[in-house]
Amino acid sequence: MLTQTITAPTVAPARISTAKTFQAAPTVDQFSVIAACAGVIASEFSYRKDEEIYGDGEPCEYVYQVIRGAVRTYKLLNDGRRQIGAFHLPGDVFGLDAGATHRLTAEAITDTTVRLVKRRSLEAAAGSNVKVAHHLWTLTAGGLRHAEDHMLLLGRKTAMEKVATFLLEMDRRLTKAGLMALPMCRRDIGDYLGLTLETVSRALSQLHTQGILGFSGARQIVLRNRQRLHNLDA
Amino acid sequence: MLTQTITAPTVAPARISTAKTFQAAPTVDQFSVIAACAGVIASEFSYRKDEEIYGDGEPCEYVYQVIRGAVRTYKLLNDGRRQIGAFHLPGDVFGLDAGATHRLTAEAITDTTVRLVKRRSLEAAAGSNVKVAHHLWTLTAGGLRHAEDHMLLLGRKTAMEKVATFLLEMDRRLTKAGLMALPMCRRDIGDYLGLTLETVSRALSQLHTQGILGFSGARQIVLRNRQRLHNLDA
DNA sequence: CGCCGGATTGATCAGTTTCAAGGCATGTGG
DNA sequence: CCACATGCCTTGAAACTGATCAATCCGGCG
Repeated sequence: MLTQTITAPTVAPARISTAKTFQAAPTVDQFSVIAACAGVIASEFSYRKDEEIYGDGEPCEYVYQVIRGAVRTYKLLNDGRRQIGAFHLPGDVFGLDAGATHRLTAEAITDTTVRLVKRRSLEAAAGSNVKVAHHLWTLTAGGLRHAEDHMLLLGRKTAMEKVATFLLEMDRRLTKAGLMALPMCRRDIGDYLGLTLETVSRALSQLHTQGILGFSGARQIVLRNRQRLHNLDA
Repeated sequence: MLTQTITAPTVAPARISTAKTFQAAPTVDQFSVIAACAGVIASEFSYRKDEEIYGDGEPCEYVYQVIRGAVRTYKLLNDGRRQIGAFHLPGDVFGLDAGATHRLTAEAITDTTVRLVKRRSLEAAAGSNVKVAHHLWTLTAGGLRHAEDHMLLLGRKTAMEKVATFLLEMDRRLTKAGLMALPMCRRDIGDYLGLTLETVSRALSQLHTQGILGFSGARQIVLRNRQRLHNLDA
């Protein structure tokens, strides 16, 4: 697995962010703070499309932050059914498990570059620096919050509501210049929402027909009416 | 809400547990450690069946541990559809959110007694005591692990697989003397598994017919063949 | 003993999946 | 530069799982 180009390891910037809001705040700053507090070396690393970053059950060696690209983390059932727990986009931290081993598999969705720090370094820093410990907790709590919202979606929302929620989430997280460039395929979206790829496609087509969104290629979406989309979201 | 009988506040026992395994370990010990480290006053408090303990959006004033009874934590959609995120049984800690406000509602399933400590006291303790901070993180991480498993269940398992998983989880957590005494009704189970109460009932009836479980009253279940149940779980 | 909420069971319905075919981009090699 | 191969996406039709609607049934409790 560790066969990628290692770009020049860089020392994390020394700035300390002045206590930001912890409400679903961008994790970028938190990660920087952690790296700074820990005085830890952060390296960069690249993965090709569909390459595994770590596997379910493997020991937690590193904590990662997406620099460029996108990552999916998922669980599998014996027969191959897959549930994607989260998509990680530039700025997001992933791979931070409190236990000794990962409980999901992480794969690059597209060619992806990550920053990474040794988990043991963070642990050590957290053991002596309360601020670092608090950041680790906050990051994990952010993941829990997302999971709680997603359980509601998976257990109780209809297909159209799921897709509407997904679009609003992606709109919030990666719309640049009015255009949402989805890095993932329809199957990934389906496995994130607990749907088949066909159902996702049908819902998107319906939203297109209704003028709520526009396409420029299957993965380039423009939201034309966020209000109506929000109404479709339960 | 704070109108219950307050039984004699007790100072938490001063023993420090000798580092146990952190792998899904019973949270009982962790909570004791926190209370001890924090030097915090732990009070007891009781709630009647179906009484709200805290509501979605309320500030996080306390952290709770179930002493007796059972608690459900859930989210609602506008139209009343409900997703129960977790059942909290004796020993379990709940209500620990990293943010300032709760993101789920907690209700007593049956008459329930909890131990509680002020969240601010824990925060303060965590700010000066790394061990406490680590325990808070571990507790939150345990909740995240459960949520990740549950997302897989909600998104990708069939009705029968969901019910089998549920039974095995409850068997692990509350079977005493070979008998599983479920505190919750069929609707609660359905709202936990993303099913209707009828579907839950049908699955249980089918397992009964197949001799995999026995009833003594709708909520007293004996598992007669855990292996076959495990096979039904994906 | 009878009431009442919860549980079971049955019949039908609807939403989503499955199976299948075809279209549309992208990129590669002739 | 075009033809074709490939992967991804869309669309259609049929099948199926679980939901909904509707009676009972049962058991605990007043």
